[in-house]
Amino acid sequence: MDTLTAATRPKADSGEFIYAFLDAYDFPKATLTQIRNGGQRNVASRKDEGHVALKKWLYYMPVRQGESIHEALQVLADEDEPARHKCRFLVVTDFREMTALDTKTDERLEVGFGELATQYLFFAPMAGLERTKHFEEASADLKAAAKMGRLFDRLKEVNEFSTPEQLHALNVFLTRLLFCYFAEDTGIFPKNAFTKVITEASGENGEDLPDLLTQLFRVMNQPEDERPADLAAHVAQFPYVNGGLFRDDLPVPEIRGTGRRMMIECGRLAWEAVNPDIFGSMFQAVVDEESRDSMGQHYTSVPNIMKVIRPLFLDKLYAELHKDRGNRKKLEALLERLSHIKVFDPAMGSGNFLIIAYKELRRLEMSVFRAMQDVGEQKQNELFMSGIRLSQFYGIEIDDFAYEVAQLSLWLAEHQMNMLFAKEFGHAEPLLPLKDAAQLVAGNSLQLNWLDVCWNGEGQEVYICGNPPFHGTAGRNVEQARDMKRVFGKKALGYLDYVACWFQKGTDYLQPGGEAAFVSTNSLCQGQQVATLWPGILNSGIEISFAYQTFPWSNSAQSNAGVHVVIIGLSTHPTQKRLYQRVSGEWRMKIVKNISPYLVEGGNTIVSSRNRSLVPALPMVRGNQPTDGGNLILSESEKDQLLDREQRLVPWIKPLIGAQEFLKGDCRWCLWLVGAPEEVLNIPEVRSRLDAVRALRIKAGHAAALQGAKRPHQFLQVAQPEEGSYILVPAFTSERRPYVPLGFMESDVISNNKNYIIPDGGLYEFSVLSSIMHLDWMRLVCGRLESRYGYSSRIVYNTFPWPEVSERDRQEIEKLGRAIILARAAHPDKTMTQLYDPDKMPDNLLETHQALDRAVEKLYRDRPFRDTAERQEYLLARYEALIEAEKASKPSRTKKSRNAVTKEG
DNA sequence: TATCCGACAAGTT
DNA sequence: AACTTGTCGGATA
Repeated sequence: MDTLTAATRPKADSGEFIYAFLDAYDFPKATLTQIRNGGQRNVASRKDEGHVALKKWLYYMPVRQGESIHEALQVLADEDEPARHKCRFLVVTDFREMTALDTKTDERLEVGFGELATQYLFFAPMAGLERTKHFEEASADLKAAAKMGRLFDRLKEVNEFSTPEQLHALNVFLTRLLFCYFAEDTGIFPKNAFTKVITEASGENGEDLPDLLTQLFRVMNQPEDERPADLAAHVAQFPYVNGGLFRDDLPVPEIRGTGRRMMIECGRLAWEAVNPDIFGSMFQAVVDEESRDSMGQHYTSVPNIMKVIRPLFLDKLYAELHKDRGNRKKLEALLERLSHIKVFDPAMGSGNFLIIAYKELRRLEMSVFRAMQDVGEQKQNELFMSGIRLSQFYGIEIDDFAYEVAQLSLWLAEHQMNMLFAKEFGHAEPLLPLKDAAQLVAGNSLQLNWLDVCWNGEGQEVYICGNPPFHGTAGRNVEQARDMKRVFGKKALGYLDYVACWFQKGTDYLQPGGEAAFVSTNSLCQGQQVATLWPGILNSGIEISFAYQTFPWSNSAQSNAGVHVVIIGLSTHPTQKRLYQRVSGEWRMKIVKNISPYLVEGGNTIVSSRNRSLVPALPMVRGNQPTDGGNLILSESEKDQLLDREQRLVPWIKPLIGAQEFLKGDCRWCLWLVGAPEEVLNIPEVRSRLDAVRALRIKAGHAAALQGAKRPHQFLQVAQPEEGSYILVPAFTSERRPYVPLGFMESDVISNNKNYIIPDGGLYEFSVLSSIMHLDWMRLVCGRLESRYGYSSRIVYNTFPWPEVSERDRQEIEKLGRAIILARAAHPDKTMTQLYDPDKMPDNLLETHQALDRAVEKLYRDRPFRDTAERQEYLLARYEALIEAEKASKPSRTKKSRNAVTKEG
């Protein structure tokens, strides 16, 4: 580390820096010498420009002063070379500042060149020390949250908390405790003063502790000069806190001996190591009964928050800083701008987004101060003071406790940043007395007028961000459903997720200007929901300014919520549209002309579900839905036993095929009693099963089930063809397969509702639907389960723009379809899963599919398609043309034009 | 009546 | 414990 300090001294030779740097991380001397002599250890192609690339570890790129290190890093991150050499760290410096990216954790370092030694740990993995900071912090957070949780439980045992007032008092009490613990460990209070007072000034049975705490809290709400002169020293040592935290004289709960011991234990935790960024979420989860099992499942991790706020405002502010460098006036203007930016999270939870946004803006501001120092012209004794105030941060939260924690965490974040500021600029504003607070509101975000919370209008620079809650149609409660109705007015909501409300309210809010970005479930940009949500947004002049395509949700909670998410930025006037796509595990940003509501590059065409096929085609229906609680369904052995006892059942038991059975070759059977005589229905084993079905359907209670309870011998919904064969399409299939396997079934094989079926479908349909043209159409428009394909008749099949086909071509296509059946048949021992395994698909089958693909593509046009994007673009254009033609032929039914087929540009 | 969906759910490795 | 991959039946139009 000493070498690092030396190498970054102002007068050090910049050419030598990289060697000192590598030396500091214990790279062998031999390696250093080798690089110095231009040896092969340095795999950079631009050695002559001073680049150094070490396989697996580092790509180092010096730039001339005046060039933006941030832009250079962005460019470098997008290049292939570092990835090719698997370089974990990308480092760019102009020898004034350094910026670096840890490609593994997606963390960024920005540091003045001279202060690099203080950030030694960022590169610690290069010295063989995996940077466990985050893990440790998380575990400190968890430990603290768990301990506080136990204290919370104990308090509930000895107190009555039932009214909202009592609960609020408890929430405030816990928040105050948290503040005191942090304060005594981070220099806001005298070291350990709070825990010490509890230990020394209260009895072991804890009976006098509530009185003591009441007294302490009162004092913390009293300016020093207003306090009584005779105040005991152990009380008087606590400073005036203000800021509203101790304003209200709320009752302190009974604590007793056990509670007291727990409080002292909590005080012994290393609170300085607890990171307010996510601690609040952890703790909130502990306290919230309903979510305790899923503790912290839904808090947004710091990397994911960065994915939201960097494209939203941070990147462009850094770009502005770069542009203004060297110009004191402009830098001053930038500072002024920073002090007026508003950040608003209308679903803030315990405030993660606001905390990170606050910290990042403070870091940026420090970079501006550094740039001002570089300009010189510093006025005599000029003191830099942060102009960023917590009151620029706005939030809404429905949960009272989370709201209290958010307020607290922001104060703590301010304290942290003041400390950081002091380290570099030599002075810090004291945290106490707390001056301005963030402008947070406890309430229902969907019922509040956001303009009342955070004014938006001419001359304002407002950024909305957050991760609002997701609830599908089944997952929301009555009040949430009512809120949705209110937010969207009379519009039919279909399958719209609850989270869509934030997009809608954001759209209204942004009319005067500003930008918003939310984390959302990916389903908003798939299937049904696209046509329900997006026309309204796009028609009110809002565009998608940036987007992260689907990725699995994750944070460091012990069990993660099962959902895949997207991040969507909205703006009235996006200057540049950025699409973030994951290519082999890494995020790549592409600047595009337009981002479609499906979050791919392209126009704003929206495909709406249809009841009938767009072009004349055989109808597709869904397989039979049992709603039987399993009572009409038999395993192989159940079937055998039943048939042993009852020969009369032979004609009434049929093979049942779901997606699982089709794909994996499993075998199930069902009682298919359509048209069965009374005598069969009265067989005792049958009767008892039918009684169970009836009971279940009555219990379900909805109209369809009650109807079905009158005929329990039938599946609730019957769609089975009576004769012939049908094409089977599994409803949910893995997205990893190169093709979605379809199959032919005879009409006496009963399909359940996990498949879609085309009665009387032939080889031509089979072939086209198996082809890449249809597969890519499906990929574009289908709904999904996380990322699995969710096939559906109305969205995928009925909207599919089939090709025009001559009789001769049709026969050719059928021949190729038959070849696929034969290619499969050549592997009679393999299931569909095995045949279509992405890694093990047999060559003959793959080749046959590819031949079919080419033939089907040719039905559309002679020139082959380059890739999925080109096929989708082509099909969308054809879809639009067909829709237009349909409208033209049926002018009276133009009601369907709410499809809002808006063309871009 | 006919679906499309799931801050998932149940299985395997 | 991580990874793979589609159940089941309700809510909705």
